Amino acid sequence: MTEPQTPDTAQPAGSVKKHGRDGKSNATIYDIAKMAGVNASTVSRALSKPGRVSSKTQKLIEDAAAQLNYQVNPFARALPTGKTNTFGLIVADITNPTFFDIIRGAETTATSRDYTLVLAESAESPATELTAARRLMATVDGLILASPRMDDDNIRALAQDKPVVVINREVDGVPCVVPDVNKGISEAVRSMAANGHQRIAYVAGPPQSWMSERRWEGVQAACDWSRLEAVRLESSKPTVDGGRKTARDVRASGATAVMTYNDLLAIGLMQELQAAGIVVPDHISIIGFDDIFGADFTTPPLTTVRSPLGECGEAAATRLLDLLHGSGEQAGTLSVETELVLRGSSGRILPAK
Amino acid sequence: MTEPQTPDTAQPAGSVKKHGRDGKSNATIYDIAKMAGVNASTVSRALSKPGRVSSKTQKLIEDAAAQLNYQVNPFARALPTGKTNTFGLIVADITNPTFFDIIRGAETTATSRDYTLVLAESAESPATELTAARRLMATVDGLILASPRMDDDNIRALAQDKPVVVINREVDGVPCVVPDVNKGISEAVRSMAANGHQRIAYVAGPPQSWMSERRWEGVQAACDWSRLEAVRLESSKPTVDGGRKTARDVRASGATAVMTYNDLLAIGLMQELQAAGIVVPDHISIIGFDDIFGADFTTPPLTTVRSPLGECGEAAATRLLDLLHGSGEQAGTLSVETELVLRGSSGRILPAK
DNA sequence: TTGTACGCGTTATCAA
DNA sequence: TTGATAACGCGTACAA
Repeated sequence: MTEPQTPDTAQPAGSVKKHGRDGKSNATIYDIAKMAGVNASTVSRALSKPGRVSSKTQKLIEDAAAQLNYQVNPFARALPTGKTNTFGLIVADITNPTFFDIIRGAETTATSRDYTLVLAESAESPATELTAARRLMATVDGLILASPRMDDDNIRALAQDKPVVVINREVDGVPCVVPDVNKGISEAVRSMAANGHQRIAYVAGPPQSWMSERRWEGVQAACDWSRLEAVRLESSKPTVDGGRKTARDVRASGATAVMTYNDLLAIGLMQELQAAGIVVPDHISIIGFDDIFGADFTTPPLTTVRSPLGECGEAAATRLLDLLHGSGEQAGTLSVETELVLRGSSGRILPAK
Repeated sequence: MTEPQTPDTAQPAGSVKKHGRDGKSNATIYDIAKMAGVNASTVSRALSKPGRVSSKTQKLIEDAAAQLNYQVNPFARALPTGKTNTFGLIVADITNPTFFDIIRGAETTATSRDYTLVLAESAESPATELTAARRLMATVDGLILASPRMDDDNIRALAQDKPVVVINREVDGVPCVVPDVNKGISEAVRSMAANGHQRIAYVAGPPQSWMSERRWEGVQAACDWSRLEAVRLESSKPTVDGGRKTARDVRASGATAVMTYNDLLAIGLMQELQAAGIVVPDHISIIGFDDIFGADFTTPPLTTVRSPLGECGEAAATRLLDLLHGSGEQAGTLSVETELVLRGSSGRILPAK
């Protein structure tokens, strides 16, 4: 009696699905209600907040749901509640490996907490970024901005609408997850000082990059402390190719050690220098930032200041989810540690130039 | 008159948002209707299918919408239509750079056609993959499966529900986008034959990998044609680390040239061999597959058979979107070309071992 | 061309 | 504990 007619053979012409969505319209709570002999609202209760229904009917309903292979329609649910169980992640450049781990971290925690991750890219453009953010805002419960390029004000405006967490940048009044550069940088600079370097160049990243400035400040501070000289150079783009193009300036700077805004720049720089016959690290030491995928593919493998990007992604997602569930209302910055990863591209300079 | 009272100062207690969503409930078509002095359905028409409304009221409505900063509620729209303007992409491993370009390609075409991309990962597990796919199915209009690990039957089952496009694998009855290995492989093998190699090893990928088998078949065929000997070796995991572990087998195989299932294996293998004092390519040639990000970071840079992954992502997304818009109903396989990228890790073997 | 009325699948309110 | 019923915001026959 609990079982309806199995619709495998002759099916009366009248029982054809009314609206016939795209073929097999899925079962709704009404179907379950009918089968279980209860009201649809009871089904809703049983399925969404267990405990508010007698254990007898609860089981009845669950069985029916299982038999009908029922699954909620997220859109129908989102309409009255406004909750979508989805959050967005916007990165500056999908092909930049810096973001790979961030994406993975976010995706992992998302699915582990039964959320869906939607991804968008800003192509390093503040305008595109803002557009993407606005678009996503309509679909998600919250947003993670990784290395955002847009204004603080725009970010705050978004954050006023729905929970927003920022990675790799500090924005007043918005929860952030930021690697603290100091530990890693001071380790790096001390290592260079110990190896006899006197003059260190920093190759900066994009002008809009908040993090690039923090790193430059860190390098300056650490050099001051170790009584080394720090000089700043600019780059065109924070890519391998951009790194190659800085080689000339680097050589002209007279520095014997170089720290670059990111690993990509370091790799490009190293390739270009080596192509010119310069030996790394005998003639010049190179240190990158981030420890991205592939940083150890080079010869010599790249010394770098590692940022725990995966952790950042996880932490940001966790914070966002907590915010969504009303746990933590704080808007402060969460710092994660950086550390020097000593590999072959840095070391003592050889007397013979 | 067209403007409503600006609600900045005294707001009557009665006008508080009834349901009080999460603070600022957004404007609806009803608000626009009121402001424009028309019916809500007219607004709906004006906004969704322009042309079916007089140009006068059209403008009226558009102005009101702009003033109210209106944006559609995707969920409310999805309910009656069943369309979400969203599609899913499932990849085997987010941190595997093979998928980076695929992701980017898909994301780019998605946003360019005003779709939203949701991303999920299967962690190389068929079960996880199926779960993720089912989850996503509820939320999206279609699905792209990149290098899926699940059964053909499961894929077909999904495809029966909503449009599905597969990348890097051929599944009967499902539209696929697959790099054609032959051109690239035959170029590679001919190059090795020309360089005097006689015995070529192929390091295979995961057993579930459809593509790994295709590549092995391609290598065999090309070797036959060039009268070279082909031997097959297995790997534990298709990663850099997995590549390192194959070094012993590779040396034992007596092959003077190695092709690996992917670039990651090739890089790991090269590292391990070099660490043992073997010179690449003087003692042994190494050729990878895919030309992933970082393949040219190594010394020597990796020779590899390039698959246009970005194109695959774009093509898959385009096909999916076409399917959704009723353009193409074909379920065939779209082949994209592969080509040999000759770099430093392959070449003539030196007489002196 | 525009308005009326209803349905989409769920949650939420209020009685029973 | 349960059942009716009204939203939620939008699309769409159907009628005007």
